[in-house]
Amino acid sequence: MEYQEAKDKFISTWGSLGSLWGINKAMAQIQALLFISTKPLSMEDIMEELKISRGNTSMNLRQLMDWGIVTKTLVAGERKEFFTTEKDVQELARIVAKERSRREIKPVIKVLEEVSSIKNDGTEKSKELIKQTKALHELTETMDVMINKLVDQKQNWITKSVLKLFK
Amino acid sequence: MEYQEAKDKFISTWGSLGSLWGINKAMAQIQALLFISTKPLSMEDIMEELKISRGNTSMNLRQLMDWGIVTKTLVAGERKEFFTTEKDVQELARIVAKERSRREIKPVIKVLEEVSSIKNDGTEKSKELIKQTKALHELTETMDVMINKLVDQKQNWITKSVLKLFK
DNA sequence: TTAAACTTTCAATAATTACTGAAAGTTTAA
DNA sequence: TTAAACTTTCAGTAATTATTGAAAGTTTAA
Repeated sequence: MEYQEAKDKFISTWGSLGSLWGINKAMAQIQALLFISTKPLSMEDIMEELKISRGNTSMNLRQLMDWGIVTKTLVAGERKEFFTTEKDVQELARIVAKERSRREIKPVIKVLEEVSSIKNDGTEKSKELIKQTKALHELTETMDVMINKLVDQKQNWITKSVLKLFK
Repeated sequence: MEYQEAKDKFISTWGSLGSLWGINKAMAQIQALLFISTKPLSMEDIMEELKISRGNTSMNLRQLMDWGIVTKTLVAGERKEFFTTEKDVQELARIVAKERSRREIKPVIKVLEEVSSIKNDGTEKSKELIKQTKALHELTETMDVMINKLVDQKQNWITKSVLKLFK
């Protein structure tokens, strides 16, 4: 496999994988492109490489910046803006995990809390609803705590966790 | 909050959360409904409760069965089919984790493997592509192994892991 | 200033994904 | 058998989500 083919394959796979880590296709593709680029890219560069419109590029870059994955960089002597992504995979994974916890998991925990604390009117169905949503609440919260603790370890967290878990 | 409101809230929240665990809205809602039901439900029951068509119900039930989350049950004296879901949250989490590993993570690992082993022609961009996709490959594989090992512990795996990680 | 170089916004449109409902298929009881 | 009771399939349609491109907005160099 030659460079260009490998590059395209990586970008398209990473793009279609966006859903797995909770972002859309264009966002994931832009990130992928920056991830394997040897230098900061301008909006033009990105539009050109991915064959997407200016508007699309602008909006998705902004979202990537909101996530904290991409940053603007100044390139000496250039008027326009350039962009780079976090290059360290572990740091990247930390950011994604934190953001998903904040954006998706936390709100669900809140709903589960509310729902599981309705008053128990003694009916079977109420009891079941309370029991099951409580269990879900506990599980979700445990996982969320776990993710956040892991992720706060910064340096080499994944390797460390694996060692701990399987020693 | 009364029973009906809590129930609706749970079902709709769980439904919109489908994306988080990789399934669509109707699928997630059906699962949620079964999860808090005190008895097996028929297709009619599900259609009625969620206000969705017969076809939709049928297709999504099948998918839930493919995932191994929902099973057909026979109800004595009844002709039609009834459905139940796994009621244990930990078991549910195990099934979902395993399936996502199989359906989504494994294929990505394969692509990353391929892409990261293109021949190094010495150019900077090839070196970068190889380096970055290798790092991603390693990370993804480590996480996948971690998930699968955790999940194979069966009984109380989440609690156990938390203990191990933070003692 | 101002006008060129650039970025953002957003209404219109395209692409994708989900859902319906009726016809075709299957199973079971008589 | 057969016909009633049920389930599945799938072409058509609806709903949702992503994308475009041009106009409006902003910044900077002269």
